[in-house]
Amino acid sequence: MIEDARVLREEFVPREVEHRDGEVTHLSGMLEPVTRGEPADTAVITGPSGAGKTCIARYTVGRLREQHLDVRSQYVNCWQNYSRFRALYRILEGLGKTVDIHRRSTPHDELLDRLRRYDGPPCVVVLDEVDQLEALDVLYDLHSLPAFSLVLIANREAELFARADERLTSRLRGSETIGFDRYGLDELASILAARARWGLTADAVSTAQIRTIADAAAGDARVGISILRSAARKADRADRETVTDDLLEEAIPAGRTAVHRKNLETLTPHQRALYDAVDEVGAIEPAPLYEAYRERVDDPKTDRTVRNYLAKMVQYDLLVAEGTSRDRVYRVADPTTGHAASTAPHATDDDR
DNA sequence: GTTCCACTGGAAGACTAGGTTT
DNA sequence: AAACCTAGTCTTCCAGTGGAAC
Repeated sequence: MIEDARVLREEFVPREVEHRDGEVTHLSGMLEPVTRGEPADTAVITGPSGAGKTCIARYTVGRLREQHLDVRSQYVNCWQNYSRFRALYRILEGLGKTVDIHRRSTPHDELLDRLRRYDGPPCVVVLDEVDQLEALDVLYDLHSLPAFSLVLIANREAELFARADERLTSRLRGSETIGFDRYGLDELASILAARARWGLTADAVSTAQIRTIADAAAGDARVGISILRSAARKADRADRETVTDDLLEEAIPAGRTAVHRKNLETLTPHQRALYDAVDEVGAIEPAPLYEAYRERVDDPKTDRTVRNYLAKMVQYDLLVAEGTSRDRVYRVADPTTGHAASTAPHATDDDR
């Protein structure tokens, strides 16, 4: 019953987008100088997860490139490319200029020098999850290169600017923020219906089921699509022509936890041991947590390293840290709500 | 109110892995 | 083959913070 799995993938960008005309127009307008070969002001896109930030940015930039052959673009996910080196590397990669750059023996500045010497058509760089960058000064450097126009995507603007120093703030002064809100129920339902229409056989999912998914996703398109994908896969494996309501019930929690589980898979064995130690008891103080961690691994890292791991997992919404000092407690984050869970619900192993 | 101290997180430097140069 | 780079990871050291105990 799945006809085109690509449509149900997270990173899929549709040919036409819905319900975001204002945002598309706004971003297009901001990028308009690029079509004349001039640098555009930095655009900042903010909003909750699953509000269509990434999709709209890629769609708008893609459309710009269709209309103007003399524009290039590169998408950088700062979650995966969180260091200065990797972020710059990804941009060069998009320009096809990395052939002789090797990860280990090329100094930082060589990458920036190459970007500086770039004299091709103007390039729009989309930096997604920009708040995951460990050092924001790379934004300052990129901003000083007229050939590159920036689109920054972040969950919350305030947190991003709180980390920016004086130099960067003054550079970003000319930037404009495009705020995205959660999708409404009807909006999300029509987005999901379109995905079902493109990706699944006719009548595989009923209108009522689409609304059920949209309702469960609470305005988060990523979650909605994840649930739809999970339901379709379950039906596919069960050799059914349509999604039954029973399968859909199962797919809702599976779809919701998909993102959470994906993050878990990126953890190193040591980090995973830490997470498991918290998960086992639900909530734990730092000292006993470190002890529990030491018992779980062969060659434990120092407590300072463990604190770095914990901070990283908190940033990834895998753990929640409560209290600032002696009252600090670590909890597992509840994948279904994003908040701390008193008892940890374990992800059902599905959606694969 | 004062002191204590578990905990946090910044800074600096050592170590490791992988690459280049001589 | 040895000497030398570099980025990324981890450790060492430590100042600062703010609940908890007195």
